[in-house]
Amino acid sequence: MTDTASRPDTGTSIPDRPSLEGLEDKWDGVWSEQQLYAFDPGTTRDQVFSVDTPPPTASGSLHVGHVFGYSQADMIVRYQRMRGKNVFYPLGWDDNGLPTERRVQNYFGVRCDPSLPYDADFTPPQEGGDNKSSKAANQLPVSRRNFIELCERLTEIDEKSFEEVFRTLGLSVDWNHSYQTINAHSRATSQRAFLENLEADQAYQSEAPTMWDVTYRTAVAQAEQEDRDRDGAYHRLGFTRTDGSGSTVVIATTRPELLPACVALVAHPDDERYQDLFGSTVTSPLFGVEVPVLAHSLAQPDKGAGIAMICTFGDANDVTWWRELELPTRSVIGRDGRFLPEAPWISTPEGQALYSELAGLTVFSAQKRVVEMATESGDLTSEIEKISHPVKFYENGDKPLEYVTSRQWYLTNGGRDQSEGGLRDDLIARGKELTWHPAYMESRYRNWVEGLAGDWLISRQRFFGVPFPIWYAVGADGETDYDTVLTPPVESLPIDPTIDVPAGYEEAQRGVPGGFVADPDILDTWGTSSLTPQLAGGWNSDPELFSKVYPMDLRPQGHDIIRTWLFSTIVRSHLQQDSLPWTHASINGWILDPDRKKMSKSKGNVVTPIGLLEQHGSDGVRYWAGRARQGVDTAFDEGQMKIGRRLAIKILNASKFALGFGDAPADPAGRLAADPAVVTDPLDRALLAQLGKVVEQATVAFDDMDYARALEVAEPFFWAFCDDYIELVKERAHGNSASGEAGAASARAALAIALEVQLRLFAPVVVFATEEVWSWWRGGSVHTQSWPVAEPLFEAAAGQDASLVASVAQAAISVRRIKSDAKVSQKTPILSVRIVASPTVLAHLEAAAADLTALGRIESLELVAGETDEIITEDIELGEPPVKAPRNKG
RNA sequence: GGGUCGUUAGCUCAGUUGGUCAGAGCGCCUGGUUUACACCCAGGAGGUCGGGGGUUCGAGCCCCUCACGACCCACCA
Repeated sequence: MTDTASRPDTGTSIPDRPSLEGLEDKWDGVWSEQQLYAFDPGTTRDQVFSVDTPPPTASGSLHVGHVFGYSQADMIVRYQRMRGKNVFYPLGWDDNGLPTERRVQNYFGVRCDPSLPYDADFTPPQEGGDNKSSKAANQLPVSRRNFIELCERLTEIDEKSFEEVFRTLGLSVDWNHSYQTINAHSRATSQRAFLENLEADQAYQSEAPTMWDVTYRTAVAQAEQEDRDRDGAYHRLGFTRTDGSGSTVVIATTRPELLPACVALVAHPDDERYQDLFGSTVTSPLFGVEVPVLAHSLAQPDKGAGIAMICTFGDANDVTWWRELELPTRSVIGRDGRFLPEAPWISTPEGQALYSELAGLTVFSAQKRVVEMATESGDLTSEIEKISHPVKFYENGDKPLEYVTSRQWYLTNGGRDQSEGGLRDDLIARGKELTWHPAYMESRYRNWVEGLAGDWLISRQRFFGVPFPIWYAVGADGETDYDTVLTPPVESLPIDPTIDVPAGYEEAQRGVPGGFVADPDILDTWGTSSLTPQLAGGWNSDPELFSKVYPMDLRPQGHDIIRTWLFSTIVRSHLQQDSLPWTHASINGWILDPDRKKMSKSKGNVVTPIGLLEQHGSDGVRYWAGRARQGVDTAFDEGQMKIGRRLAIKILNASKFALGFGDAPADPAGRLAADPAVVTDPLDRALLAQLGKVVEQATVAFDDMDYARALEVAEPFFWAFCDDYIELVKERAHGNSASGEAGAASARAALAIALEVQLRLFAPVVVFATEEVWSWWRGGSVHTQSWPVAEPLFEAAAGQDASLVASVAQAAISVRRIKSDAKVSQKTPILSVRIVASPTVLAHLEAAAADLTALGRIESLELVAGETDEIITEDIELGEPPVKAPRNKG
C-alpha cells in the first residue's frame, strides 16, 4: 500500500469516451487472477476482519433482495480492507435440505426411496427438466445414496451460476474459502457438533407429540412454522352426562373429526356454569366413549362454548392439558395424515362401526363424514358457525400441521430451561452482548427467545441432509433399545449410519436381535447452517485458521431470519464455544415492491438480478443498495439505480477531465497524490479543507458500519466538485489566468489530490468505475489502498477556511442565474456586474475573483460589501451571445 | 392482545446530543450543443415535517395520546 506515492511508468491510457460497459468482466478477471481478496493466513487475530456471510440456498433463485443485502455487507467489508484489515470473507452455499430435494426431483425426474439398493451405474431418466407438473408417480424411485449424488451434482451446477452473479456484482469474496453445507467437511463438522452436544447433555431424544407435516412426512420445528388464516367453523356437539339425568353438555369445536380422539372435557375452575360437572364423566356422541370433565386454568370461559373437548391432539392446548392432567393418548391421525385403522378404546359396536368408516380417510374427508354422522344422529345441536381462524402450517407446506406422537431429537435452546440464570437468560444476555446494526433489532431477537415454547426439534424425517451419526442397539427381543445410543469416533466422521457400521458390530447384525439399527433421520437444515462460523472458519479441520477468524467480526443478514439463522447460530456457539459467534450483526431490510409488500417468489413479483446488473451496471445497482440504511425496508426503485449509474459515469468523465490538465508534481511525503506545497490558491486550499471534513465524516460513519451515511456525505461533495470547483478552476488550470503557472500548478495539484481521495471514498460502493479510473493513473488496485485520512488534507489547506468554497459556489449560481433569467447561453459574456455580499463572503469572492470572472466570462466585476446574507447581483450589462456553431455533431 | 419500526415536497428518502432543519435526488417547468460528460449543463417552482395535546425562551427532533402502514410474537374450544 505504499504505491500511492509513486507514479506508474506505464498505465492504461485514458480512453476517449470512458464507458461502464464491460468493466465488471474486466475487473473481476483481474481481481481473480491477482487473488486480490484472498485471505492472508499469516497475520494475527487482531489484524483480521472476518465475516460470516449468509450462504444462499443453492437450489433457490437469486433475487434482488440478495443483491441488496450482499452489496451492503460488501461495502462494510471493503472499508475494513482499506483500513488495513486482513479480511476473511468466505461465501458458502446452503445446499442441504428440502429445496434441493424438490429441485432434484423435478430436474432429474426421480424420487428417493431409502429401501432401494445403491446403483453405481445409475443414469437419471432426464436432465434439465424443470416441469413442476412432474408427478411423483412419474418419478423414478432411486436409493438414498443415488439421490444424494444427484443432489450434489445439481448443486454444483447451481452454485456455479450463482457465483457468476456475485462476481458480476463485485463482491470482494475470497472464493478460495467457499463452503457447502452438504459436503463431507460440513457433514463431519455438523456431526461432530451434534455428538458433542449429546455428550454434554445438550441434545436429547424424547417421544412426544410434535408438529408434523403430512405431505413431507416430517416433524417441523417452531421456527419453521407460520400461521395462515383459514376458514373454519364451530360445530356444537352434545356430550351426555353419565349421572342418569340424560342431560347434555355442549362443546364447540372446529375439529369435529377429532371427536373419536377425545380424552376429556375441560373448563375453567372458576367457571360457575360447570362447577357441578367437575369430577363427573360424560360420554361422547357417536362413539360413546366415557371421558371425565376436568378443570384447568388454561380453559377460557369466553371462548367457544366455554368448555372444550381435549383431543390427542388438536392444538398446543391439547398437548398441555394432556400432559398436565395426565390423560391417555388416543391418536387417530397417522403420519400420512389419514385416519388410523384402529381405535381400540371405542367400546361400543355402534361406535366401532362408525369409526371404521373414518379409517383411511384424510382429515378433510373425515371431518365431512363426522359432521354428516352427527347431523343424522342429532348430536350436532345447532347451526354450524363459520369463522376464520389462524392455523399452523409448515412454511413450505400447503396442508395444516397435525400433531403426531413420535420419537425425536431435541437440542437445548432455552425454550425449556426458563429458570432464573438458566439457558434462556444466558441467550438473552448474548443478544445484549452483540452489537446490532441497527440497535433496535436486538429487541426482535429477545422477543423471539422469550417466546420460545420448547427446545429445538432438530430431527427431520427426510433424505438429503446430514444424517444423525448414531445407531441404536437392538435387544435380544428384536426391539430397538433407544436408550443405548451407539456413536462413532470423531475421526471417522462424516458417517452415514445406514451404510456405516458401529464399532464392534458387523453389517450382518443390522436390524437383527442383538444387533443394531441406524437412526434414519437427518438433522434440521438449520442444524448445519447454524454452524457457518465453524464451517467456514475450519473448527473441525484447521484449528489455526479457526483461532484467527473466530469469533467472527460481522454477521450480515436479513431481519426475517433473526429468529432462525441468527438465533440458532448464537445457540450453537454458546453451547460449543461458550462465546458469541460474532461481535457485530448488520441487519438489512427487505425489498418492497411498489405496493409496499415484500418481494417474494410466491407473490410472483421478483425481478432477476442479472438483468438489473446488465441494465444499470453493477455500480448502479450497488449504489441503490448503498443508499438504503441498515434494517430499513426499501422500495425497489430502478430510479435509484439510474442515479447510481450516472454517478459511476460521472466519476469516469470527471476523472478523465481532471487528469487532462497535465501532471502535478509528486508529494515528497507520499501521503497525497500531488505535492501539497504547490497548492497555494485560496480556493484550492479551501476545497481540500472541505474534503478533509468529508473524509472525517465518512470515516466516522463507516466505523459505525453506516455505509449509507458515508455515501451520503461523499456524494454531494463530488457533484459540487464537478459542477462548481472544476468549472471555476478550468481556465486557471489550463494556464489562462493572471496567476500564470503558479496558479495552474496549484489547481492541477488540488485536482489530483481531491480526485484521488474521492476515488478511495467511493471505492467501497462504486467498485468498478473507481478501479477503472485508478488504473489509468495509479498503480495497483484502489481496493487495496488505504482509506483516506483527513490530516494531510488539512495540512495542505494551510488554515484556509473551507467555507470559501461555498461562498464562491453561491456567487457562481448568482452569475449563472443572470444568464438563465435572460434565457441566453452561459457562454454569453457579462460586460459588467456588481456583486454585493457580506464582508466575510466578499473576502472569499475577492480571493477567488479571477476564477469567478473566468467562469462567468465577466469583463468588469465590481465587488461591494453590504449588510446582506445573500449574494446580490446588480447593474448587469450583458454582451452579445456567441454565434451559434452549426450543428454537425454525430 | 404484546413487541418493534415507520408516517417530512408528486415519488424515493436525509435531517446524528432540541436553537440557519425545512433539505437532497428523481419527476415537473424554463433555458442552454458550455470540445469531461446529452448516460449532459444551468436556473426555477413545490412541504402548516400524519392529527391532537404537553414540556421549553424555542420542537420533524423530547413526553403523552390518537390515526394509518409494515413486520415479529401470541391467539387457533
